[in-house]
This record gives sequence, C-alpha cells and structure tokens, in this order.
Amino acid sequence: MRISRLFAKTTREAPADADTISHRLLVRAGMINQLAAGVYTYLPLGLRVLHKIENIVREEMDKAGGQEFSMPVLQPVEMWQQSGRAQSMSDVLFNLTDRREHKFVLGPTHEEVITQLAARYVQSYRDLPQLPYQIQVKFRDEPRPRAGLMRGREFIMKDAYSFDVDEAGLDICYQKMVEAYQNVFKRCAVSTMIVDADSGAIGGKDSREFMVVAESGEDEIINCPRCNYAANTEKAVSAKARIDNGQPLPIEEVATPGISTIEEVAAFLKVSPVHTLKAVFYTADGRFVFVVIRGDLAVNEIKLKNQLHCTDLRLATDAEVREAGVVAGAASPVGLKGFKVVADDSVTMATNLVAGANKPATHIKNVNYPRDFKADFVADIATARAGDKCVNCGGKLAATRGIEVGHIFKLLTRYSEKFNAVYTDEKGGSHPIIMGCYGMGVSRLMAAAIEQNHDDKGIIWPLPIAPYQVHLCPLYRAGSNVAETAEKLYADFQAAGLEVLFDDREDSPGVKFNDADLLGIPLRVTVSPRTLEKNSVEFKKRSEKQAEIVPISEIAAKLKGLIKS
RNA sequence: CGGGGCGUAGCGCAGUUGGUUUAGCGCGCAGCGUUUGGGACGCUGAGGUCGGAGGUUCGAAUCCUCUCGCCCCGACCA
Repeated sequence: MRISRLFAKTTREAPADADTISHRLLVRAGMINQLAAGVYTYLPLGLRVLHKIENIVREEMDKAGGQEFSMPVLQPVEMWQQSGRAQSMSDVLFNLTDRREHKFVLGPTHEEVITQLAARYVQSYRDLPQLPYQIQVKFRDEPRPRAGLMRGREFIMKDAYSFDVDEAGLDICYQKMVEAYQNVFKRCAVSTMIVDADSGAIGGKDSREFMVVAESGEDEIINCPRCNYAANTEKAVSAKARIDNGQPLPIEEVATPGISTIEEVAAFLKVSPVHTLKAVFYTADGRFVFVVIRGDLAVNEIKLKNQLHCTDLRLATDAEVREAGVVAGAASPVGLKGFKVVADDSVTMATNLVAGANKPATHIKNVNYPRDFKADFVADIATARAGDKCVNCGGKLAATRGIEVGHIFKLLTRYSEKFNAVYTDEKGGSHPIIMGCYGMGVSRLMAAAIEQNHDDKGIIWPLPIAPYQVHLCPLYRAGSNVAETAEKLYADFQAAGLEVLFDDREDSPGVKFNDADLLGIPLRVTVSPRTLEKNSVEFKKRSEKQAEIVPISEIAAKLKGLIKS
C-alpha cells in the first residue's frame, strides 16, 4: 500500500478528550475514527489489524474443534424474555421495534440464539460434543463507554459455546479453551493473567477472566505473588485476621455527639477501625437489607448480591433509610428487629466492637457476636485488598490493574433448560445439554495490545497483528536513484509475499520517520542516497534502537526470514 | 443516574466584562519556489450555520431559557 493513497492520515495531535494511550495512538495513526460515544469506524489500517487478530482467533478456535457461525444481530425480544435476561440485562439492551410493532434487541451476545440452534439440531449424544463460535459485532448500551476501543457500545467479540453430554466433557472443553486462549494471546504478543471472576448476569460457575495487565485497565486484580492465587476484586477473597480485643465485656453506652462515620467514631473513642462494627444499608429487589461488617472493611456488593440471590442491589437512599427507622450514623444490629441482617464473617471473629446504639449521638462498646445480635446469615461479603493475607498460603496479596480480554464460564444447564435443548442418551433418556461459553473481546484486544506495546513515539505492533509487516521508507532526493530503487524494492517485496506499506510521499525525513514510528510497522527499510552509495538499505526493527545496513540484494530474503520465524 | 468539564475551520486551541471581530492562532490542506537522515522555510490562497432552537438588545461566539452531543470521576458492567 502506498501511503500517498491511504484514505486516512496521521495527525500530530490527538483529540483532547482521548487520554488512554491506545485511544490516542489509534486515532493519531488514523486507524479508528469516532462516530458517536463508544462507536468507531475502523479505517483501513485499523481494519487490517482487526482482521489479523480475528484470523488468529479463528485459527485457534478451529484447531480446538470449533465451527464458525454467523448469527443474527437482530434478535426477537421473546428469546430474551425466555432466558430471563430481558430483565437482568435490561439496562444494556438496545431495543427496537419493526413496522409491525415486533420488538427486537440488537444482540449483546448470543447464548440465546445458539441454544435455540442447539435445541433444533442437537438431538443425540452422538451429536455431542459441539463447539460453535462466531466473531461478530455486538451491541451493548453501556452506561459509560470509554477509552476508545476499550469499552464501546458496538464492539467485536468472539463467542464460543460448548455443548457436552456431561460435566466431564465440559471440563475437557473448558481446558481446551484455556489453552486456545493462551495461544491467541501469545500470538498477539500480549501477556495475560488468568483470574477467578464473578459470572454476573450470564450465570454459571467456574468463571475465569483473562486479564492483560495494564495501568489503564478497568478491573482491579488481587493476586498472591507467592502461590499464584489471582482473582478479580469482585470475586477475590482474603484471610481475615481474628481481632481479639480481650474477653467479652458488658455492653457500655457512650455519648458520641456529632459523630457518625467510622473514622470519626474510631478517633473519638481512640480505637482502631478494626475494633468497630459498620452498618451499611441496601435495597435488594425492593427489600431493605441491613449489612454489618468490621469497620475497616468495605462491602463487596457483588458478593453480597450473590449471597442475596437478588437481581437489583443498590445502596438504600436516605429516604429508604429514614423510612426503615434506622438511625444512620449510629445504627447497629444490636436489639434490632424486623430486618434482614447480613453479617460479614469478620464481625464474628472479633470481640468487644464499637457499634451504633440505634439512637442519635450514641454508640455502644463491647459488642460481641453472637451474644449481642444475630444475623440472618453470615458470609464473606468483604472486598479483599492489597496487603491482606492470601487464603491459600498466607502470603501478602498484591493489587494490579487489568484489561479483561477474555471471560470463560461453565454455564451447565442454565440456558439449555430454558430453551429445551436436550439430547437423548444411549438408553433413550433425555437430558439437558451441558454448556460452557467462552468470550473474547477482539476489538478490545487490539487496544490492549497497544497498551502493552508502545513507546513515546507510537505503536510497536507485534508482527502477527501488524497492519503491514514492512515499512518501506525512501528519502527522496533529486538526482539520486532513490525513487527507482524504492519502486523496485516495493515490487520485489510484494512479489516475495511481504505486506508492505510504502511511504512514497515526498516529505522530509523527519515527517516520514515520525509517521513510521507512530504507525508502528515492525520492520522498517530506509532507502536514501547515503545507503545507495553502499548499494544498501537501512534496516531497523520498530522495537529496537539499532539500525543496520543491509545490501539491497539481501534485504528481501532477510525480511522473509524474519517473518517466517 | 450523581458530580465535574467541554462544544468556535479537518485536528489542537484563543477570543466569552456584549461594540475595530470583516471571528483569530498553530498544525493540516491547495499553488509556486527553495529544501531533504528525525515533525524544514518563504510567499500566496482556500476553508467557519461560533453544536442547535428560541429569547433579550440598536448590536450576541459573548447575556437568558430550552435542547442536542462529547469527555472525565463515581455508580453500573457479561
């Protein structure tokens, strides 16, 4: 491709509102262009990268036994009602209505569609296992699209679904997918961390995410450097220390005028927050829930939501708290009746805590579980933090940020039961098909690859996903034969099967080199009067500082060799 | 949805106490010339419903009302 003919141009400056590295570089390099919030055009260079990633994914899926489908974007809302996700995912569904008033959603994912297909085509254990997949645009009306390709409302995703006769089969497939994913990420030159994750609205168990470690990542990962434990914060657990504050003492009331937050209480009574008990109020599917946790810990709302088995969980509003008759700032479960009380297990492992007294400006000391209050249930609902102890090995947990590029789940029969996707076994018995599903953010992976492969000048594409392999950069000068040599090299390279971006513009060296660095093509070949004196070209890898002089007669073979290996 | 910020030429920005503003600057773009190993220079030129609608006023990019869009933080998130 000749740069002079390229539709898009590079720019010196990024849009003011782009502040993630990959977003800035993709826009500056002319690879993507924003149309609306979270909606982008892939320009020719960007599209080539996307296609390369897609093809790597395709190859690895096929190798794992997958079969590719193309499934509808327009999906009747009825099937979403049937799965129950019309409600549980209502806030991200794009809805539309056709001329006959039939309601559709723009597919945010395709479990419903594929399960319905399985119900129709898979009838016997002889038809199993199956591994259909698709690489397609998906639509989600994200509350907050952000960071370019990182979180769009329209984005490219690979989804694979496994169908097996039993869990043993599922386990095999699941493991195969883990390997396929690792192959994909390795080939795209991104390093990932596999972490335990919450499965969210999709349901199922054994959910794991593949995280690209990056500062710009939206997710926080808690991991143990000693034993490899790693989990998304939404799922992470840590060992809570027993806080022994002596033998249980009698409850004692203290006046705490103007004191309400844990910090204030702790400071006022000269105790550490670990010796306090915090009350937090939630509304779960419309019901008031009273949550207690040790004062220094934070409630993990995802854990809480899972414990409560509710679909809608949020902090109670001030009005709801007032209506419930709870004294905000001085509430405690002691002596309280009529509420669902959920306790984090931390409060059962501490003695003589400070809690609210359920009357204004008053707290009580020496609260002990279960002597002074009972909970409807006790569970781990705390957010794990860096510095906590690892539950596996006691090591000190660390925190890092990651970009979720893959998420795999064991769905079991959640969808097959809803859509009556059943098979007949050897004995004629009927069973729901055991399912797994395996998502990968293809467009997001493109951004993540840049987050991990760039410098202050621009992108450094890993060879397998680079839009072109070779950047041919002649520095023209009248009276030299740079032009003819470059044209000849361009033809030769292409004849040798190389993908070449040919900077045939008559710009100054600075412009051309800076664009080359920005675009990030891995192998650069410079032709100039200077190199021609030695019948050579200059060869440089984008990833390295050093350039070398290579005879013209050898350069094509050298490039070819590098690309093969 | 809560908080904050921003919409002026393709991109980045200035101008916003209403009046020399005929709305500027840099990059980019077009033409001519000089340049050519790390974003060269000169000259000439094109390019604007100042996000949109309504209002106030002799006069609005500037003030008021409504509205649309975009970004960031939070909430949310497969």
